[in-house]
Parts: sequence; C-alpha cells; structure tokens
Amino acid sequence: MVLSIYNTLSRKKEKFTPINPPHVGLYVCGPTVYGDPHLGHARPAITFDLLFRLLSSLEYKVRYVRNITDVGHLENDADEGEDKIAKKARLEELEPMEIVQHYTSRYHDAMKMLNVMPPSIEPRASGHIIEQIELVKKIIDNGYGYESNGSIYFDVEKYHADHNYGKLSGRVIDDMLSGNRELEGQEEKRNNIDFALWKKAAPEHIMRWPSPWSTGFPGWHLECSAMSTKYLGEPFDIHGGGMDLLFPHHECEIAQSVAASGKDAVRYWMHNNMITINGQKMGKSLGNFITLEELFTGKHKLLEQTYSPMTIRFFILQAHYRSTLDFSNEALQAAEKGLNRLMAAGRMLEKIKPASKSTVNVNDLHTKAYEALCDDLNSPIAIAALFDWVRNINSLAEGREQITKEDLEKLTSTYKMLVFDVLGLADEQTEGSKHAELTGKLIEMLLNMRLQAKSNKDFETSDRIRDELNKLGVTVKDRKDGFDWELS
RNA sequence: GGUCUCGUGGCCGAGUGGCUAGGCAGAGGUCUGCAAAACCUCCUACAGCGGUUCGAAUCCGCUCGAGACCUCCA
Repeated sequence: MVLSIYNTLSRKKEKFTPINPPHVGLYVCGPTVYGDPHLGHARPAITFDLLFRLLSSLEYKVRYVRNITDVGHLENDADEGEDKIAKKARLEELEPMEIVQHYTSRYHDAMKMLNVMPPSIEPRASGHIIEQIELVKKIIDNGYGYESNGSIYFDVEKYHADHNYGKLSGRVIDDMLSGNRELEGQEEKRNNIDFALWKKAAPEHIMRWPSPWSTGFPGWHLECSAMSTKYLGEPFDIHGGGMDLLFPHHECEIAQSVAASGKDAVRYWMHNNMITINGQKMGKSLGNFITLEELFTGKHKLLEQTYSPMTIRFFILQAHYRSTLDFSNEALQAAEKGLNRLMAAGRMLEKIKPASKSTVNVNDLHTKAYEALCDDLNSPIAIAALFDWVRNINSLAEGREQITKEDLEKLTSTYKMLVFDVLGLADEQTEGSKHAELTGKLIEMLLNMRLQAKSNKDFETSDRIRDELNKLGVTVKDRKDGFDWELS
C-alpha cells in the first residue's frame, strides 16, 4: 500500500518514500508548557498519533520525537520580550521549572486519556542548550548570524540572497521588508525581519545560561532545529505541527538548518489545521479556548454536558486534519452517538454465530479503510467505511447475512485493528478499572435474571429490572436471543 | 494593506468534471409482551452571477461572505 502525504513545501500530495526504509523519522512541535492543554492541543497530538500508528501498522519502524518547549519562547522578539515560562513563574511565584513540571505532567495526563501514544523521545529545550549554542556558532561561522549587544540575530536578508527565505510559507521577502510592522526595541537588529538566535538576559530574567556571547537564553526557533536533527539525523523524513507555526517558526527552522549545514533538514512538512469556535480559531491569544479537563468534566460555560476523551478523539478524527474543525455541542454530541454505535458493533462481533457460507465480502473493509488512510490520512473516509460495516455486523448478528468462521475471525481482527490500533479509539464501556469490570458483570447478572422472568411471562419483574437499570443510566436493549446494554 | 484558504442538505463533515460519502437529527415502516436497540425506506445539498464543456458542486472569471498568517499561539 502506497502512502501519500500532502507536503506543505510543494503544496501537493506526494508519495511518501522514507530515506532509510523501514525506518521513519518523525518530528512534531509539542506544547509550550505554561498553561493547561486545551482542545487545540489535541488536534496535532491526535493527527500525528494517527500518522505514527498508521506508519507502524504499515510496518515502518518509526522514531517519533515530540518536544516540550520549556524555555526560549518569547512574548515577542523585542528587547522587553519576556519568556512565557518565566512570566508565568513570576506571576505564580514559583521556580520556572516548577511551572514546567506541573504543566508537562498535565499535558501527559491529558494525552494519555486521549489515547495518544507517547513519542519515542520527548526532548526538552532546556536540556539542549549546548546543542543550540553549537548550532548558533555554525550559523555565525557561515556568515548568517551577527552579534548585537550580546544577542545573536539571524541575518534574513543575507540568507535570502543565497537561498530562499519564504519557500515554505510562500512569503515574499520584499513585502516583508517593507510591510512589516514597527515593534518597540528592535534597534539591535539590522532588519526587523531578522529573528533571535540567542538573547542576552536582562538582569531580572530568571532563566539564563552561559554562552560565548552573553549569559542568556536561546531563541524559540532554535530548539526544534537542534533537537530534531540531533535525534533523527539530517535530513530526516517528516516534520509536523500546527498550521499557525508555519510562519515564522517553521520558515525559520528551515533557514537555520540551511544556514548551518547548507541543506534542508526536512523532506516532508505536514501541517494540521485549527479547531475553531464560532468560526474563529481557538487559541491562547484570543482566550476562547476550552481546556481538555473542562471538556472531560463539563465545567465550562459553553458546555452543555461532559464529553469523554474518546468522544473528543473521535470528533477530531471525523474531520480531515487539513480542514478547520468547528467546535459545538451539537457536533460533539453527534460524535458521541456515532462513537457509541461503532463500539457497540465491536462488541456485537463476539456474539455473531458463524455459518457455512459468507454473504458478505470481508476484505472490503480493510481495502477501503487503508486506501483512505494512505491517501493523506483521510480518516473521515476510513470511518465511513467502518460505519458501512456497523450495518453489516448488525445484520450478521440478526441473521440476515451470513459469515463463515474464518471470515468472522478476519473481520473481527480487521475491525478491531482499525478501531483500536490505528484510529486509537478505546471502548470506554469495557476498558478500565476492575470496578468497571465488576459493574459490567453485575449488570449482566441482573439482565440474566430479567431474561428468566421474561420467559416466565413475569413482565412485572422484568420491567422493574429494566426500569431500575434505566434510572441508574443503563440502557437495556433486547435482542433475538439475549440482550445488550449500554451506559448512557 | 500583503499572502493564502474556505463557503456542501436542519447540524457536523468527506469528495472534487458524469457513478449523486458517512455521522447526528427528523419522517414512515419491520421486529418486539411493551420499551429501547437494530434493520429497511424517505429527506438528493454543494454562497450568488456569468463562462468553458455533450455534461460542473468539482475548471475559469467576477461578486458577496467567513477565516488563517503577516506578533505569541497547536
């Protein structure tokens, strides 16, 4: 099966060919840990988790690196620019690394709930200061960095004379030189489109490291260039991130790599689109974000109910990663119901009785789903293929269609592999604690008693059991030869 | 102002020159002691106006509307 992915660099879908098959190097920009993870953070995490899982299921050996930005992320590039982490630390009167630790573990917790697999390596910017300093040295040696008052800046104009600054974002440097906004405190730079590689720390700045130029801290764009190539080599296969990072962050990464080594570090650039709310981008700066915890607990004024982590995951997977996805209660509720049907069908597979012949073609699911996923991660089409099979599975369970034992095994493994291993969904009803397991067993015990009452035409007892269970939030569904249930 | 993207049925969302995804909601039916579920059937849309074409939601142009990036954001 040929995987094709949309490369932002060429603005086209391209056939994916790894540099050293079966190995694949994947780097994705992770969060800046200065606040609780919100719905927006879930999008790239789930998108690239899907890619990670798909590549693995195609038998690639993937090294997935996703960083934690814990230093060097400025409010802006001006002199007064303050590190986000340091600012938060000052506000909360904590050591910066306490902030980093706190929000990193919050992020990890949320990712785990969303069934996002941990990356192979999760490097922190603060742990790679030496590598970043070395990179700055190379850039200076090659003539693309200059010192100004203890800080080092990247000379964009000089770089552009030799290479192409703007090739990823499609920006034209002349427009930027003339049209760029005037910001305060930029007199250190030769040009206001130059960006910081190293910043000299102001006396009150808490996070600081020694360097040949000054005691200070690295520029934001540097960490990804340094850490991606350290762990994945140069060049490596895929670099991912949110579309909002395209410019300036990723453009600067390319410039830094080319300036340091003379060549591009990345073969395929992939960008996920934004989650919107009322048509507007959900983000930190607009303050219109809903944290993942708020979604899970329902504690946000816009939320009509709680939404489980798998509902969020499914909601995101139902849209293509390069489209915007609009948040609304209605859309999430639709996702929740759809997901329940998908899971119910998965459970139903266990109850199907094999026949001597098959009236369904079980290869169809695998073919359709993989064709879709390999076409630039088209998860909505793959999910549509699964829903076609939800109908088939229900028909099989009710005996309207037939299936051989061999085909049933094949169908079960394909269905579960797609739903659980590739899409990374989990059945929240059956998975989890011993407590949940016990609850399930107790419900089944009661329902068996109800079945007996029913067969004795003791409808008073059978209805009482059903009504009481309903009150507790258990939906009872009678089937031809038994029952099924669901937590509402 | 510059660069770019998008406008799909009640809602969410794929697709992108002819074969009219999928989910949710809604209507009718089958099944059932009743209910729920399931299944079957129905609801056939692509902002507007022109153009190209045998044929356009899909290509081109214009108009209107929305958004992203250009400063930090996933």
